[in-house]
Amino acid sequence: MTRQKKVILDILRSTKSHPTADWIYTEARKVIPDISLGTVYRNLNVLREAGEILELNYGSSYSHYDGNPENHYHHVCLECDRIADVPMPVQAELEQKARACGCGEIYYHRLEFYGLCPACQQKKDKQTR
Amino acid sequence: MTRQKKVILDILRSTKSHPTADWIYTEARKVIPDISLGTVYRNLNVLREAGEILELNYGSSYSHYDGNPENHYHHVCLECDRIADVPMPVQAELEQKARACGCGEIYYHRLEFYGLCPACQQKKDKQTR
DNA sequence: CGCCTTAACGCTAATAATTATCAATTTAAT
DNA sequence: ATTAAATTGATAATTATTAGCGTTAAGGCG
Repeated sequence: MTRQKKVILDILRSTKSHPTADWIYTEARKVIPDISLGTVYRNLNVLREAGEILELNYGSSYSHYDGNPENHYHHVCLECDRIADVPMPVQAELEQKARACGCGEIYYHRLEFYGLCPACQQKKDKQTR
Repeated sequence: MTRQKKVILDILRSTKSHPTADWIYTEARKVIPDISLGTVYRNLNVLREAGEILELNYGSSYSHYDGNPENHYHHVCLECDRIADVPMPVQAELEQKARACGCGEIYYHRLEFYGLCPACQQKKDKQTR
């Protein structure tokens, strides 16, 4: 566990946002000014493979990372691309239903809701009023 | 509706696989030998915006496309990246539950199951036996 | 049917996120 | 403290996708 890796993991663990590699890079440089972007990517991949973090890619062209490796659901804003946690319990019965379809083995599932985040929803309300 | 666009849509509608832009390009060239890859991408974007097809990006670095624009669920093989439809009904109550969490407006949701496709599952069985 | 406007095409170059390379440095085990 | 192995920073390479642009084809109207 190098200093760089620890800083990257700390940054991810201490935010509820779901940042991109570039945002993490910016934050990491505040602690280790000469850390390189390659190191950020390298450690994000190592951490993902170790199951310490999640990589999310919902539509947008770059990956987002999540410091919470427990399965949970997300809401993606179609307007501003914000990703937010959806605090509802994991629905284990979904996997049972899917297994009944005989599509092979299932280790885990992911569920995303697409729409407008509260901020963009309000913005749109004002426009159409 | 140009010939190119129609061919691309036909290719997508006539396969149950969830091909990449490059695979579609290869198929399209069998019909229009001098079609360009840019045209494939351009039309895939147009068709997606028109709601005629779905763009899927689950983990892998390139997008997959789905000729069936109706919401449905997928199974992604972690071994061979194969994407298969999961023929289970859309669970509308998921959106109700998510709305109750107050994360903003929800237009639709997506659900993916990750594991092993039947082929890779069998391959692994043989190895460990 | 042929003109004509507009949208779409093929081609090539550009973008941009991510990965690979590699000498130099750090880690941590002995 | 020594040392082998792993990781770093810096840079170049890769690769999926998009943008620019002169040319071509669609399809509506006379």
